[in-house]
Amino acid sequence: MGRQPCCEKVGLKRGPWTIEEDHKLMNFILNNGIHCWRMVPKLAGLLRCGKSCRLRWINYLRPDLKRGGFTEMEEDQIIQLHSRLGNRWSKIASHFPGRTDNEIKNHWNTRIKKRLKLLGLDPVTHKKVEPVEQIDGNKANLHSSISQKSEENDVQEIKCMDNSSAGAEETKKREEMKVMNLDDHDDDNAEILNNFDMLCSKLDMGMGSWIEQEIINNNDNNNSSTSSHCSSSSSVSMDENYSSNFSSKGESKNEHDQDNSLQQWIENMDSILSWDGFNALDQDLFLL
DNA sequence: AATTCCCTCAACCGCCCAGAG
DNA sequence: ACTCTGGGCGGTTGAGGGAAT
Repeated sequence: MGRQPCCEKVGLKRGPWTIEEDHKLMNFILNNGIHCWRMVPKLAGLLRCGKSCRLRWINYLRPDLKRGGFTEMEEDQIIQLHSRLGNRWSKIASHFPGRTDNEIKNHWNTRIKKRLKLLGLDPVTHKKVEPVEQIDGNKANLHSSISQKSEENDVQEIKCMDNSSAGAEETKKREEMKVMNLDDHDDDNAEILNNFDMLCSKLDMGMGSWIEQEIINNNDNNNSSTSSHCSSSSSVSMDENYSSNFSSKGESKNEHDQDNSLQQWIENMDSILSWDGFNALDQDLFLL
């Protein structure tokens, strides 16, 4: 007997999310937090499966998401982590705050895999692929040119990331990455703020108007105590961190205050959401 | 300009695991 | 010990868009 579906799928909407649906989900989560995904669509007035809502939030709507393409350094780090962790995308993603496992998985499948293959490396084992039987001249030439290129250029760089060759050089490189990550911290936050602003614009909310709406909603909800069913420690709410700053300031709030408060909220989000297993133990393992 | 091909990535599916009863 | 349930994860799919023909 198979497992029962996670929810009643009859009558539920599937496929791409509309702006209106995004709006509803975002409003609901920011107002009430996340307690039970199964209940989210019902309470938010969405004809979606709870899983679908979770995925949409985690992969697209979360304000602390870092958008944009992967840098070469990030790619290298992904390769390095993949060589140690395999296809454990959530573990890999935990080393990239603001990136989702889905995003990394997609990037791996569409870009990095090809890059490794071009370099003559097996994406699974991260080891150099043995020359295949030569079928014709063209293929042989192609293969030799790829091999030559890989030996001359990037193979050394990737090889040193391989588990077996972990040594002083790798440690040094990791230390460098660590330092660079720290240096980039402010830029990352600025980027997240910028991305969130873009998301709000896309949802036709606008940071200012959205914030004002949140204040109105929160004022409305404070009395009815919507968080009563979402009182777990893992719930995410703007009540304390965000809107409180504005509600006391009334109409005199300015953009700077908004940025500061939003940034504070984003920082809190990191700890509240715990970044899907981004724990100290794992971090220590990575830095070893 | 029309068509085909290819790539990207959002979204879904099904399985696994942990916790509650 | 067992079942049920929700959350999480990894694999896969397919729509949409850009590039090539």
